Amino acid sequence: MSAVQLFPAPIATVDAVLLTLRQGALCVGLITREQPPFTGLLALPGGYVHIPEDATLEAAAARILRDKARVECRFLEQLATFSGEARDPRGWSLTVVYFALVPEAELLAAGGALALHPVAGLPPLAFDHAAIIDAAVSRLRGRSSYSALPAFLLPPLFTLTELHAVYQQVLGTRLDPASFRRKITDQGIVEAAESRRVGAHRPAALFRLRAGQARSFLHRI
Amino acid sequence: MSAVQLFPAPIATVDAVLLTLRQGALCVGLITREQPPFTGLLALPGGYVHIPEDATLEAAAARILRDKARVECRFLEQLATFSGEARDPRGWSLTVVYFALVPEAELLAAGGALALHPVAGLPPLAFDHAAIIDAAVSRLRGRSSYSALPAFLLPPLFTLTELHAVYQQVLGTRLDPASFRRKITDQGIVEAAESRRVGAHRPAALFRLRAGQARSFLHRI
DNA sequence: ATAATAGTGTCTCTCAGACACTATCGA
DNA sequence: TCGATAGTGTCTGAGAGACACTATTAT
Repeated sequence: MSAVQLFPAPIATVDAVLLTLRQGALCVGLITREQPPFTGLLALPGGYVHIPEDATLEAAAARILRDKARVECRFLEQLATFSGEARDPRGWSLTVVYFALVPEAELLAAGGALALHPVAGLPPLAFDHAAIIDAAVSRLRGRSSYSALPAFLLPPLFTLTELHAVYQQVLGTRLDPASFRRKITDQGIVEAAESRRVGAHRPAALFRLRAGQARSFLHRI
Repeated sequence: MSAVQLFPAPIATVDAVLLTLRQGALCVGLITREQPPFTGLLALPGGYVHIPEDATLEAAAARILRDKARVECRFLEQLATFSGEARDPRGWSLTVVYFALVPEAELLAAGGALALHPVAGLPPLAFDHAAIIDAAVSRLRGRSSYSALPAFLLPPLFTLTELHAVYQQVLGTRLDPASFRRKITDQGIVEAAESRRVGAHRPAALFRLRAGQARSFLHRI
C-alpha cells in the first residue's frame, strides 16, 4: 500500500429501505427519480453522506428518512453494502443500505414524499434497487421467525391479537393463537401496558416491546 | 440532491477478518502496520478497492486475503460497514468489512504474511479494529447455533467427532455427542464421503458439507 | 483381551401445535 | 341473551439432553 492512492475512489452513497404493512401487504417507500440516471423510475430514498453533518452512515440514513418520510424510525439497522461497476451507469459505486420498519399510521400522519408500493409486483426500479428490496424483505422474513422485529410495524402500544396478525402477514403462514400468546408473553419480549384497547367487544390488554429484549427469542415463533 | 456533489467523499476501504481455530482457541489474522496512522500497531488486513480490477467489494476482500494470507477462502461473507469521523485520524471514513473462515492447516500450508492472534486478550489495535473483531466473533458464535458455519474451520473432509469438537470450541459449551450426531446427519447438512479416517482406533466416517445447504438449520444445535 | 475411539438405543422432559374451553365486553 | 373478540387448559407428538449401550479398529 503506497501513501498515494493510486485508484479512483468509488462513488459512495447511502440508501434506505423503509418497510411497512398496508392492509396486510408489505410495502416499501419509494421516490420517483427526477435526475439521470434512471429519470422517471422509482428508486429507494438515498443520497450522499453529508460530512461533517452526519456522524455515521446510520445517522445519514436517519437523516434521509427524516427528510423524505418525515419520520424518526424506531427500528433502523444496517442491511448490507451493495457494490460493483454495473449497478450505476456513472461508474463503479457502492451503497450502504439501511432498513427501517415503520407503522403505517405513523407514515400517514407524517405525510412525507415517499410513495408506498407493495413489494409483491414492483415495476422496474432504478439501479439494483429491486435486488436490495428483495434482500430487505428476506431479512425481515428470516428474522421474524426468531425475533420481535414485526412489532416495529405496529404502534408502540398493541394488542397480542394485532401482533399475531402482523406475524402471520409477514411470515405468510398461519400461527396458532394460543401458542403465539404463550411464546410472546413467556419470553419477556413484551410487557403489559396499564391501559386496554376498548372497542365493540371484550377489551384487549395492550402491550409494548421491552427495551433491549426486542431483538431475538430463545425459540422460534 | 444537486448535480454537483457538495460534500467531501468519505475515505472508503475494505477490511477482512480472517478467523481460524488454533489448538481450540479462536484466532484472527493480523498484520503489523508499517505506515501511519497507527504505525507499529496490529491491524486487520485491508486496503482500497482496486478499480476496475475488483468487480465488487467481495472481490476486493478476496484479493486482499489472497495477497496477505495466500488462501482462497471457502467461506467469505460481508460482515458490516463501519463508519464515522473518529475511527481514522485522517478524517471521516468508512470500511466495508468481510469475514472469512479458514482451517488452520490451510493457512499454515500457504505461509502468508498474517500473524494469528487469539481473539481473547488482543493487544490494542489500530483504528476501530478491536470492535470489528468483536462483531465478527459475535456473528460466528450467533450463527453457529443454527448453521453449519463452524464446518468451514475444518478441512473439506472431516469426521463428526471433529465437527463436534469445533462446535463446542466455538460455542464454548458442551454438546451431547449423540444429539449432535443426530441433528447434523438428520438435517442433510453433511453428506457421507466414500473414504474413512484411519488411525490408531476404530476408523471414523468422513463427511463433507452439502453444497447450498451449508448455511442454516431447521432447529438449533 | 484391552484400550480407545466411533456410533446407537432408549428414556425422559420440555415445548409447540391443536383445539376445545372459558371470559368479558357491546348491543 | 347473543355475537364477537380475548384469553386459557389440556392433550399429544416431536425433538433435545442424558447416558448406558454396542461396534470396530490397533496393539
